[in-house]
Amino acid sequence: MHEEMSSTASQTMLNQSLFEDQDLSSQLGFFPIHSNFTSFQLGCSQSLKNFAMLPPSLAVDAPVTLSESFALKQKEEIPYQSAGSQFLSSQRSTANYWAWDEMNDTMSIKRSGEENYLGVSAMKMKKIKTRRKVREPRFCFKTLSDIDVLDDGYKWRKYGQKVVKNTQHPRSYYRCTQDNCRVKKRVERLAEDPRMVITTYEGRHVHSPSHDEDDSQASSQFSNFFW
DNA sequence: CGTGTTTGACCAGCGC
DNA sequence: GCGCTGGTCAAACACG
Repeated sequence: MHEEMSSTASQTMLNQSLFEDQDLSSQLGFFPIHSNFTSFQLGCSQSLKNFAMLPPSLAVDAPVTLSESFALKQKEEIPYQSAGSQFLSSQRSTANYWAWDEMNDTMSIKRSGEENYLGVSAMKMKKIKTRRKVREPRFCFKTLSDIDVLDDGYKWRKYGQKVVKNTQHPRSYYRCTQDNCRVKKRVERLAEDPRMVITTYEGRHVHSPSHDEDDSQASSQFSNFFW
């Protein structure tokens, strides 16, 4: 079930996606994905959307402990590579995705009809909720790539660059070029491992990805569904 | 000429 | 209040 995954995985590795708790990145397994545009976009859209699908009360606050809780749960109940493979194979089957279960307040992996319960309780998470001021939902993921700005299907305009403390690589700031869309993203290289690109998204797109021409296969419908 | 990037200046939040 | 830091602005510039 995972053979197709491992065989097609290339240099681009999408590591876990979580809000902004980068310190926890080492706790999650790697999610290998294809380096071509479509695959990246799908993997990206799904993982991002999954978190965006959290109840608003959680999504806007993104307490660190929520990420931690989720990471640990994932570790316990689904093996690293297995989780990654299942998740990514959804690119083809279109039946695999993380989902927030409104009825049961749980995070799940739905897969072709069956469902793997991750056991993250919303009630538990609500307790964790902190009093930080409300802001746009954020998530970040780590990618092993030579390219700084990965093509995620949206058009971005760079509006700033900053050298952050204790890093030798500058952080770049991008804004979605679409009118009325206030989504931003930050791109920087990991200080400890410059081969890794940290991409942080903030906010939600109010439109579909802007494909240039090759709007083929399931990419657009997937993106629309999740994003 | 339109669009996107670069980059120094500016601003706001935070800790001391 | 002051200094540090991250984030944003906007004028200048580059490019097709």
